[in-house]
Amino acid sequence: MFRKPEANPQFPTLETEILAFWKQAKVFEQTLRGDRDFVFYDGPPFATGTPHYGHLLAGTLKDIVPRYWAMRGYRVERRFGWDTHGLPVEMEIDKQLGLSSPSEVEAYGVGRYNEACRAVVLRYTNEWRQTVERMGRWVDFDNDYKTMDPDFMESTWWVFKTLWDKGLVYRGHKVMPYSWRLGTPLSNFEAGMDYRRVQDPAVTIRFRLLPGQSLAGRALPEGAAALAWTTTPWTLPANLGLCVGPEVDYVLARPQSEPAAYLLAQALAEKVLGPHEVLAQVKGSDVVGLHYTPVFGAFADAAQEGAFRVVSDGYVTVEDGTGIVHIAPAYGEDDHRVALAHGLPLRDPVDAEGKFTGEVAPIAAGQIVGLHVKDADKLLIRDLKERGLLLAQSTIEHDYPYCWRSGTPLIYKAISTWFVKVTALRDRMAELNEQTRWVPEYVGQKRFSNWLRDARDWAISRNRFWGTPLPVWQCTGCGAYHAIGSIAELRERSGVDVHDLHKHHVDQLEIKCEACGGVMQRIPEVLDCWFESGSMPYAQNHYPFENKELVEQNLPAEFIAEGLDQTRGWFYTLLVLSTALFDRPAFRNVIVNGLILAEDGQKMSKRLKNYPDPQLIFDQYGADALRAYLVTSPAVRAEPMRFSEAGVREVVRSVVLPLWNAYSFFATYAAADGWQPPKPGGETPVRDRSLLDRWIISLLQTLIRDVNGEMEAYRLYAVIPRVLGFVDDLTNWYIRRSRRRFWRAENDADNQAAFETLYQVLTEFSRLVAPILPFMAELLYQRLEVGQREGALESVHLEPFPQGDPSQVDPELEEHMALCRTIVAQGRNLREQQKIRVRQPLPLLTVAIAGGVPGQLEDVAEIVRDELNVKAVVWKADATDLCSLSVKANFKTLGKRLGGKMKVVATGIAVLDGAALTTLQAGGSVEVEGEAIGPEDVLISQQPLEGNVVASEGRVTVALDTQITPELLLEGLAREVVSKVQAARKDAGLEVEDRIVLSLRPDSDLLRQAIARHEAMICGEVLAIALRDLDLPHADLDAAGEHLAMALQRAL
RNA sequence: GGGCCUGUAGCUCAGGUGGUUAGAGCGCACGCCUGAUAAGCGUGAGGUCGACAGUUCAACUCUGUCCAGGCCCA
Repeated sequence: MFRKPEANPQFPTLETEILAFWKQAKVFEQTLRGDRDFVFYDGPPFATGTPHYGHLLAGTLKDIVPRYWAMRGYRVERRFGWDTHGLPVEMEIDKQLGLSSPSEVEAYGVGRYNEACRAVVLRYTNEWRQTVERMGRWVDFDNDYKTMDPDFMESTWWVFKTLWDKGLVYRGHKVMPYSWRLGTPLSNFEAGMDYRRVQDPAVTIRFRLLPGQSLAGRALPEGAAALAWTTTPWTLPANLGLCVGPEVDYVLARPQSEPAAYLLAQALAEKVLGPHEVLAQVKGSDVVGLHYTPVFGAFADAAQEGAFRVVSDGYVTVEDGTGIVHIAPAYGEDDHRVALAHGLPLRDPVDAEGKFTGEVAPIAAGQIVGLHVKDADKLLIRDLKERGLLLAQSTIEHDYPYCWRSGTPLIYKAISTWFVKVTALRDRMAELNEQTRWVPEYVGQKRFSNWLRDARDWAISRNRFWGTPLPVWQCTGCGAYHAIGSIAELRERSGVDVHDLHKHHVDQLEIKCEACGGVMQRIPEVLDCWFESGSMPYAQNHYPFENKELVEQNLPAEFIAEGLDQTRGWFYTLLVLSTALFDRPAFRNVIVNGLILAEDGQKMSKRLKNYPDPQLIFDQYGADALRAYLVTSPAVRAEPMRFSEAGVREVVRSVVLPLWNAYSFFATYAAADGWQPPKPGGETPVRDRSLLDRWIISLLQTLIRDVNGEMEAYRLYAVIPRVLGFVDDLTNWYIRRSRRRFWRAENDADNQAAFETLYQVLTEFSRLVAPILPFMAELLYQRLEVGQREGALESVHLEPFPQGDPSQVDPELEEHMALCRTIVAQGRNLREQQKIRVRQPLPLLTVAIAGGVPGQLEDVAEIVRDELNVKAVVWKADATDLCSLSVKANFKTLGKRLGGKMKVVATGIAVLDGAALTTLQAGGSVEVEGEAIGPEDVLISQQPLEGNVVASEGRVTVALDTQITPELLLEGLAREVVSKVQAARKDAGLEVEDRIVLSLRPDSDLLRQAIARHEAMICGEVLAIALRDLDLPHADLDAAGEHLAMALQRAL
């Protein structure tokens, strides 16, 4: 027996009950049983904050797809991952411990520091687990992976060592924002945290060109100099080159004020030199190769290494300065890149505290040695001035980055860094990427492949503490390096058995140098945490130390899903490592989601509180509603979405509640009737059921077919809205039209067919939505099948995903019903225009469908009659009596043929007369402006004739006969009475099946007649066993303008 | 500054390969229906399709430039 559904369902409460059921019955565990693996990788989130909607969206995608494939019979393991290392954790601990520099951390003790980090990263795991589980995502938290686990770290070492052995790791320099106060490089992220408006010196310097050189075929005049401009004079001692733009126009010019000739960009000559005489005009590329005398003598030896010459690069502009850029390879990112590209050497006379080293002793009489670089600016400028090398001096106000922790200005400085040679893998990565299906496609084909094309070597080392140490030891004697690939190897080489690979456990271990017998010590750096997440496919399984076969079979993953911001992140590092290690792509299918913004279009911000706490959404609307809201948003197509609570509410209103209502409707009548599902094989054959039954079944089977197609292509956005839209067809057409069959059927067979159909649709639909709305699906299953149907399983999520029954698809019927709904809409439209309410029966509706319809539309006539309350429907082959015809050119077919003549012909077609139209309609052709025009070249449309009650939409034209005979008037009044009584029944709180005694005192003859004529109908409709005068207060009612007094009481 | 994406009704978004009346939902206004009822349905108002050029017989659609927003990178 079905249970009568509760009147006020609380979805959040129902959901938590279902969660408890899943947990108790171990349903998730039971779904891990397919005989084929579907490999899913979970990208690890940082655990330093609580989950936000971006995580919930990605989490929903990471749930829907695995649930779908699990129902398709695959075994889909889902292990949760945690990103535990890195800057955010250290920043948190620094704040907690009041530390602000590496030296302070060293003083505090790296061991204590790292243990503090370890303790804090798992602080939010409970919140995460709670939220992720609450949203219904099935993922294994017990068998999770953490990047700080010894096994994970050991595999990461193996990954590093494998790259090392393949010659893909090298040591180089990277210019980074550097805090001299803290003695540490900062990440770009940190450098962006405190920009200040400051004044800096801006100097224009003469770089004397070596005599005897020629420019554009002419000898350079004596004393000619290139002019360069800088706002960081302290970088001039390390100047090793000048850079011009290859396409920029330069001039050799002599200002009026002095005899010297200067080289600079033509566009800036006036600004820099004032009135001047142009001696020569050249392109930047002509200037390349000129040599000059260094402005300071400290590194004169660098000339042998190719320094002090002009090179070119596209980044040079003529926006400010002189169009010639001074290159100090150690102090600028572009400088460093240009220097590398053109073979300029590198000199870095600045120590870790930002002070000049003894290398600059030859400058300014040794005054700047030991001086902070910023303090040296003045001395350097004065020295240049004294030696006649300073052309101009001013100050400039601009934004400059400051150290967010110490409040001191940052400098840019070359830092020793370890790189992975991605440039060597680049082409292969692009090829392997072809094997991945990206959803949406453009992210892979444009965004990601562009990124790959321009990929540079990957800087994998960080000068930090809490991370996986680079497993590299360097000989203190000969300087040789050695990379360690496992704990066992470390034990063997160091004689110490370690169980934790963090810095404080391995830094003090020494190994013997195989080359010279000296002592090797570990280098200080730790790995970029992206290196670890990219290693996740191997490291989560402790490859290759364990699970060798499993991992190798599980490459690449079948599916991953992450946000668009991972282009440079996980998507990339996964591919770099899988290419380098296994020459394979890392994932076959990826769904990329867009960023979720707050409702105001801003980023979600805890500080601004511009978004509701997810927990509140769960508590108020439920997880199903949130899931459906998120996955029907543009965010599943990688576009940004604005999160709005109203949107979630709307999903409840438009999907969750209607689906509940459909279930509730079914269960109410099934309970009242004691209806039970037929035994397997005992169902009424679908062909023997009513039109509506066959229609809704056909619609569902069509949907199922399409859902499988789209899900197999990972196009969730193309199909989830349709799945949810089915609820509308079910409730607003099938159930609304079928209501009566459940409680007052024509016959038992029809009643049975109605129950069977709605039961079949609801149960089959529950499987279809199970991946999307796992709670509602389970609710339907538990209430409709478990204990009700033979062979029901423990959970809907253990059922196979429907495959659809093509034999139950009837495209003709689907088309007829679509036309029927258009006809009805147009009919209502006419009633609305005519101000005739639907309760008033009308005699006739005439319908014409242009172009005809396959099969007989008669099958839907009964529905049309009933919906529009007309006594008869007449079908006509054409609408000529109802409409006038007009014709216009079919631009689509004619345009290609006629081209320029299109316009005149179109005008000619528009004025064709009736005879020509008739010819065309009969399939003939006519001549317009010398062109033969056939039926396919014109579009004939119909306009309702003025003065008729006719409406037209597309191919459908309907005409309503609005003549109300006295008989129809009485019937309309009777129906009015029924409506009023029904409302009163409900107001009185009567049950659906309660019988009543009714008392009616009509105030007019018309009403009296109507009641008399239709007494049986009225009593039947309102379940009145008797119509008699009651000694009760009567309510005054208005029935279509007639006054009526009414009273009722429950019949005993 | 570069790559990619977005810009269509008050709001959120649809609009294969260019084709002449640009759609939906929400909101609003009006109405209808009602044993799905803390619902449902219909109609209406509301648009210089971000701006400007260009290609074309024809541009929301293609091209270019610009403006605004986003992500990644510099």
